[in-house]
Amino acid sequence: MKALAPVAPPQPSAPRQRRKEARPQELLDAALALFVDKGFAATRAEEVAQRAGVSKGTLYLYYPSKEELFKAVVRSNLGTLIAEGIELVGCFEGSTSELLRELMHTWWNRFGNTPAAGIHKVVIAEVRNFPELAQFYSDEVIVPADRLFGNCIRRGVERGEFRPLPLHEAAHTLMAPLLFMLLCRHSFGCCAIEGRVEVDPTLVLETHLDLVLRGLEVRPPPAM
Amino acid sequence: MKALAPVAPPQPSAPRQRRKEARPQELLDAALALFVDKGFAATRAEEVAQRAGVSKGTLYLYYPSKEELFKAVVRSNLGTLIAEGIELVGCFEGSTSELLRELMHTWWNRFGNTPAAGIHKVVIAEVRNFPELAQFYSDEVIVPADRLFGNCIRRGVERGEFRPLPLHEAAHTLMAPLLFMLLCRHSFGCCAIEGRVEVDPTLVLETHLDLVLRGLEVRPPPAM
Amino acid sequence: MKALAPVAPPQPSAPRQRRKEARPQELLDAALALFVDKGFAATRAEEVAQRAGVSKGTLYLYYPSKEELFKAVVRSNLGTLIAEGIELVGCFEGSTSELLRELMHTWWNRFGNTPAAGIHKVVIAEVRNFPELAQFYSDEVIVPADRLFGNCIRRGVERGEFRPLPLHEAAHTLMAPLLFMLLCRHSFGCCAIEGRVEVDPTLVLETHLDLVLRGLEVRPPPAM
Amino acid sequence: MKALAPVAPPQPSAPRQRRKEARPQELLDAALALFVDKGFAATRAEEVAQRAGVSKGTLYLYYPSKEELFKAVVRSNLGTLIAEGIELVGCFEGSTSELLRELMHTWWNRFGNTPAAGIHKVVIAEVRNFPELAQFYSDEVIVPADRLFGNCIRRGVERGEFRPLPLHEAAHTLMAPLLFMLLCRHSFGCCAIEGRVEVDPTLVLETHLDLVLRGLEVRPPPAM
DNA sequence: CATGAATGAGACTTCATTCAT
DNA sequence: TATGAATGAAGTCTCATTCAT
Repeated sequence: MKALAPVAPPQPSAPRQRRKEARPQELLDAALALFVDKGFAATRAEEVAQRAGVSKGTLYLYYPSKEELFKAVVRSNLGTLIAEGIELVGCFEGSTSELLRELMHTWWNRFGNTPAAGIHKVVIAEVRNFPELAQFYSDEVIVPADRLFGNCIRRGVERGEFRPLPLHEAAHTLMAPLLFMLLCRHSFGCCAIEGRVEVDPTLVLETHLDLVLRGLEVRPPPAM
Repeated sequence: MKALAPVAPPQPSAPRQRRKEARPQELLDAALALFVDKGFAATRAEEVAQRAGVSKGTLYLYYPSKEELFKAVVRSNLGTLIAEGIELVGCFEGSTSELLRELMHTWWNRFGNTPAAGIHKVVIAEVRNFPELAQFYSDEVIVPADRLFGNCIRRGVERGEFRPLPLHEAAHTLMAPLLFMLLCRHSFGCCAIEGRVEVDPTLVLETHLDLVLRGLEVRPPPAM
Repeated sequence: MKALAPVAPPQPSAPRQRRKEARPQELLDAALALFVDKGFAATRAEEVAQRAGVSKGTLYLYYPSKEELFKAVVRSNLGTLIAEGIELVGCFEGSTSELLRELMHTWWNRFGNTPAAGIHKVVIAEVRNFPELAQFYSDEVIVPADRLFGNCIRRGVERGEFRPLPLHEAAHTLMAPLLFMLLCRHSFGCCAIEGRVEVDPTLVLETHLDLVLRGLEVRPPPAM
Repeated sequence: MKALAPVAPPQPSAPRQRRKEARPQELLDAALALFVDKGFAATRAEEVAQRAGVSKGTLYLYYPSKEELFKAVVRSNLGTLIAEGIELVGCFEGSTSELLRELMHTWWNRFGNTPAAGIHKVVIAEVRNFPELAQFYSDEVIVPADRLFGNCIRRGVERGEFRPLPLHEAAHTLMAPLLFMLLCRHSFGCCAIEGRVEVDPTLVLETHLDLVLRGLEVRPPPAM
C-alpha cells in the first residue's frame, strides 16, 4: 500500500543558501504536506528531508524521531488556532447571528481553506497512536473551540436571540459540517473518483449557516 | 533444500479448531476492531490472526492480502447499510421531518452506535493510500447516502414542508454532525483526556435534529 | 518470481475411480511435469497433488517430503535409460558409424523427443542441492552412458574405422549437442521470446552426426 | 508507533566500511558465486549481503530486487563477451579453422574457465520462472553468439574451406559440447561422487575442435 | 552543522508439512 | 485411506535511525 497521489514537488527555486534558523520551519512545512498527503505511517523520513531540501541525517538533527516530528507539526499548526477567535467574540457588537457568520467566515478564510487545514485529518487518524497528542489537542483545540462557540450561543440566548439549547451539543452541530467537509476534502477530495458527490464549500458554509441560524433563532413573533 | 524446519512440537498448546464457516466472520470482527483501533497501516496481519484465535497463515487462507481483508471488512459492514434506508424512504407515509428523524435514529442504532462505526475514521484517514477503496467507498457509501438524504429533502420541498435548499449541501449538513461525532468517538473518544468536552451522543442527535429540522421547515404562516 | 509459463492442465477426463496402486505413478507423472516446468523450488506440493487429482495430504501419504518426491521422480525417469542402449551395442553387426547413427536415433525417439527428457534440465539445475542424487546420477546415467559411447568409439578404432581419440572426451562431444539441445528445449524453448534462434532438432541431429562421424573416421586412403 | 526498537548496541562488532565505489562489484561477485552454487531461487538475499560483508539493507541500496541483482550479474559477466569475439572475426586474416580455434580458446580462457561460466547453469535452470530474463539472455547472448559462429562457418564455406552445412545447426554443434561441459562442471562437477567420469576440459576442447573441424573441412582432393 | 552509507528489526506473504476427522 | 484446515518457519523487501566523515 504505497501512496499513489502525487505530492506537489518541493519548490526547487528556493535559494540554496538556507539559514539554519529557517530549517525547523521548512521541515515542519514539508512534514505537514506529506503527513496530510499520505498519513503518518506512510510518510518516510527521507521524503520529508528531501522535500525540505536537506539530507536524512539533518532531519534527525532537529527532531529526534518521526514521532516527535509529527507532534511538532501538530503543535505548530494548531497551537494558536483558537486564540484569535476568542478575541473576536469579546468585542463584537452586532447580533449573535452576525457574530457567528463573521466567525465562521473568518475561520474558513484563515484556516479551513488553507493547506494547514489538512492537519485535522491527520490528527483524527493518528491520535490513538499518540496519546500525548490527545491531551494537547483537547486542551488547545477542542476545549477552547467548544467554549468559543458555547459562549456565542449563550450570548445569543441571553440576548433573547436564540432558543435555549444544550451548549456543547449545539456547538458541535455548529462546527461539525465544516470540519467534516475539511476531512473529506483532504481524503476523498484528493482521489480520482468517478461520479463522486461534489459539494461547493462556500455553498456548504452558507447553507449550513442558513439552516442552523434559523434553527437557533427564536420564532419571530407572529406578524400581526 | 534448506535445512528442514525442526520437528514441530508434538502437542500444540491449543487444539486445532475446525470451524470453517465461522472463520471468515471471526477474522472480519478481529480486523474491524484492530483497524479501528490502530489504523490500517499500523495493524499487523498477525495481530488480526491472533485476535481471531488463529495463526498468521490461516488469515491468508481466507483473505489473500491485508488490503483485501480491509475491503472485506468494509463490504461486510457497510454493504447493506444504505439499501435499507432507501427502502424506508420509499414506503414512508408520514411527514418528512418524521421520516428524517426515523432515518437518523435507525442509522444511529444500527450503525453509528456500533463498532463498525469506526470504519469511517479508517477510511477518512487512509483512503489516499488506497485508491481502489476510494472509488468503492464513493460508489457504495457516499453517493447512495447523498442520494438518500437528498431525496428526503426534495420530498420535503415538494410537499411544501421544507424550504428549497441546495440538495447536496443540505444533505451534507444533515449528516456531517453525526459522522463527525463518530470520528471523534473513535479517535479522541478512546484516549484518556483530562477536562475533555463531553457530549452526549443522543443529545447531539436530538439537538442536531431539532436545529436542522427547524431550519429546514418553512416558516409557519403568521397566526391568522 | 512466480512461474508464468502455463502448465498443461491435468487430464480431467481421467476416470474418478483411481486404484491406489496407480497413485504413486500418477504422482510421479504430475511431479515430473511440474518440476520440468518450474524447477524444484518453484513447484508447490499442492500443485503436484492437484495435478494428480488428489489432495495435498495424500501426496504425503506416498512420499514423506518434497525432496523424496523429487528423488523418486529422478530415479523413476532415469533409472533404466541406459541399460537399453547397452544391449543394442552388444549385438550390432554393421559398421560403427551405422551403430552410432542407430543409437542416436533410437535415443532421440525413445527419450530425447519425449516429455521425460525434461528431467535432465531439472537434474542439472538441482543436483547441487541434492548430493545424494549426484552419486545416483553418476552411477546410473553418466558412467553407463560414457561407457556405452566409449565402447562404440573403441569398437570403431579397433575395427580400423575411426581414428584413435581420447575416449571420454570424444564420447562427450558425441552426446553433448543433443543433451544441450534438450536443455534448451526445456528452458528457453518454452519461453515466449522475440527473434530467437530456432534450430530444427532433427537437422541438429543429422548435422551433428554428419560432422562428428566424418571427424571420427580415418581419412580414406588416397585414391590410387 | 510500534514499540521502539531496542537501542542498538553501542559498538557494532565490525566497523562500518565506506567503500561506495567497490560495493557494487563486491555484491555482484558474491551474488554470482551464490547463484551458481545454489540457484537463483535458493539463494537468499541476506546470504549475498553477508558474503559481500554488508547487511541485508545495504544490498537493497544498490539493487532494488533480487531479480535486478541477477540481471546485473548477467550483464556484468556476459555483457561484453560476445562483442569481443565479433571484433576478432572481423579482422582475422588466417584460415577459418585457425579462426575457430582462436575463438574457442579465447572463449575458454576468458569465460569458460572462469566463475562466471556457472551463470549458464542458472539461466538454463530458472529461466522459465524468469520470463524477462529469457528475452534478455536471448538478445544479449544467444542470438549474438549464434550469429558469431554462423558467420565463421559461412566464411569458411565461402572461402572454399568448409563444406556447406545448415548454419544454425552447425553453430549449435560447435558450441554445445563446451557449454554442456560447463553445465556439468557447475552441477555434478561440484559434488562428491565416487567413480565419476572425469574429463579434462582442455582435452575436451582439443578433441572437440579436432573432430568438428575435420568434419567441417572439405575432403582434401585425392592425392594424385 | 551536514551528509548519506549502512544497519537491522520487522512487515507482509508463501508454502511444506501436520493431523483431527 | 483420504482430506484439507491449520500451522509457523522462512523469505523478500522497507525504512527509521545511526554515525564516521
